[in-house]
Amino acid sequence: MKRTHSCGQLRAAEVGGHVRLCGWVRSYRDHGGVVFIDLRDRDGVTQVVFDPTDSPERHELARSLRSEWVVSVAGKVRPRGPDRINPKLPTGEIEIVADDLVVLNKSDTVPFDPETTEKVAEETRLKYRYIDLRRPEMTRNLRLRAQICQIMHRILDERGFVEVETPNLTKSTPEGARDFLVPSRLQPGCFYALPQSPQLFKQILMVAGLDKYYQIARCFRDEDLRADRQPEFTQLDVEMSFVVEADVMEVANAVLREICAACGKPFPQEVPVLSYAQAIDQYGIDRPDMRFGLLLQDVSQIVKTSSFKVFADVVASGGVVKGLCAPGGGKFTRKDIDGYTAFVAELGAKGLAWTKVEEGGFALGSAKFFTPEVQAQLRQAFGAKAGDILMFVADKPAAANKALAALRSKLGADLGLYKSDDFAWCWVTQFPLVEWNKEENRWDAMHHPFTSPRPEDLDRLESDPGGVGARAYDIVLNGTELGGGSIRIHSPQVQQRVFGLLGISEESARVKFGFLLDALRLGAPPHGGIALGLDRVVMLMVGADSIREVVAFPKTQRGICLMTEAPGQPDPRQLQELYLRVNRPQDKKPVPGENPLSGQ
RNA sequence: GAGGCCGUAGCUCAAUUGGCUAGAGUACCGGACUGUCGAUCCGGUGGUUGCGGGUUCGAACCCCGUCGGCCUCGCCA
Repeated sequence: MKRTHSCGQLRAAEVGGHVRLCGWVRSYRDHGGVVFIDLRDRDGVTQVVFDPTDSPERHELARSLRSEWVVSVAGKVRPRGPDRINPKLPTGEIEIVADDLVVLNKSDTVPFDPETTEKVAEETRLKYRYIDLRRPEMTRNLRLRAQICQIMHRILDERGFVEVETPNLTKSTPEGARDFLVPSRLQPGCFYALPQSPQLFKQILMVAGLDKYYQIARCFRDEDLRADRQPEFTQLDVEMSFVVEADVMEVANAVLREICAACGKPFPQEVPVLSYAQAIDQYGIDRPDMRFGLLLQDVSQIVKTSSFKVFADVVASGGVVKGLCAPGGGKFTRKDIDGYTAFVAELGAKGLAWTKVEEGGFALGSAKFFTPEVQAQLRQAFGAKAGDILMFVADKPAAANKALAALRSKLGADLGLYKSDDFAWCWVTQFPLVEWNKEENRWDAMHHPFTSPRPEDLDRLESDPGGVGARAYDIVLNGTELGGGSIRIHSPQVQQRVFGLLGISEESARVKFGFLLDALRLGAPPHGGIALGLDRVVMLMVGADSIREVVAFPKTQRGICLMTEAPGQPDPRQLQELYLRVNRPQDKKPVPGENPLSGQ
């Protein structure tokens, strides 16, 4: 019963051999006499032929085969003959003439055909994920993911990195995202937190002298889901001692370069580096999509005296007027433009001013507000040509950037400014250390509280926190943040000052991060690192538009696994053991995974 | 927490302005057929139109609520 080959392996060279294959029935073609079976496994498809003259019993059994039954077949490899070759199959030059057939398992009618070219509802795919994963595309995604992990292991191992596992049952750190909590039975009333990342452990490993650490680590964050965000996700986590920014970035480049080489994707000799300020200025966002230009321009100075009251007022009150020039946008209809206006309105923009560029001057939209002089300046600022359209948002800088960044992204897609297989990488550096949190009325770490300020800014840490730069860096591909890291603080004094800046009292820091502060006092080397989002890397390598396509068992937007119906209600006895009582709001009824034991 | 799109046979979809017994392809079941490869041909089974309520002589279609999936904002150090 043991297989001799996979269903994707056999070629003309094996003709004459006797083989045994195991797999799933992809399709059956019963001609009354001869019966054909396409047998599929993860490697491919092989045609099997049953001839009624060989064995009537076996032929009858073959006629009963149906889609997705699991069978084992033995037989001789035979050439198909020139007019019978199937060029669509790698194994299309041969077929197996069966001399044995064993049905290992039958199958009910499958909820959907794994071979279908029709797009099956994701809900159905997730409920029957094992059927979905039989699809060659999904098999390829998972195998490419495994291959990418192998490259990560190999490159880092070659460079002397030590793989270390860190705990998943760890301590809650109230900074950052919401934690997943795990109740402790042995310590009633206490909870572990699942790690949002191994951040503190890897820093401790540097203090331990590990020098170069890595781990392909699972991370957990209890926040709302997106196409590129799952509550649990995987990071390639790296940390190094005695390094500066360029050393860490070089390691990340090396890993990504190898991954791209294996995936047939481009990776530049030199990855462009933008400062945070430059990214915000030109792209309106800290993860710029570099596949196309369409740069934003701040035209506040040009239009501040214009008769367009909105522009003048916004600039006068400290806002900005920023815009972009969409090449060929002159062809947009009123309806198109209304669509873009509604698009930016949903993002909070109060309006979208526009005008079309023609040979003689601006036309339509807000054209009448622009004097010939202003028109000339705008034309020059954008490098605008006849047939283009200018679009503007006037608002506070953050709001204008948010709307225009999204608009730029949409226009890039709508105008076909890039090809589907374009890859454009960049590093973004020189992030601010902190940003002002209006709601909480305090400074928040932009990266995390362990990121080192730039040494030249240290003396302004207390006097001008917003002006302090961080030794942080992000790597961005096609507008998706693939990873980020920083040089960390290794001085206990600096760490204490940063905690102070973030409003974390000495006492509170001791409770939450005492072990880190102790470690920093006991011979902590300078160190830094990075984390790469594995799911996102694989997503972009396979050209998927959601990480669910590269995660074997993902959760829905409501955090439910449709296959297992997790999360479920615990058995009351489990709660008792954990000294927990559920206090569920009356109007919130549990839906998934109703535990049949509960309520007993 | 908010906005948007969607939900009809196992699957993918259709159903004119609110109007006939809710159809088609595929899958499945039965039959025919000895070279197909998305086999073909003939016949058949299959429906709580997500769920609940309302309007109407009449609802897949309109209204309200609710559940679920997706996209986005907030959130994600």
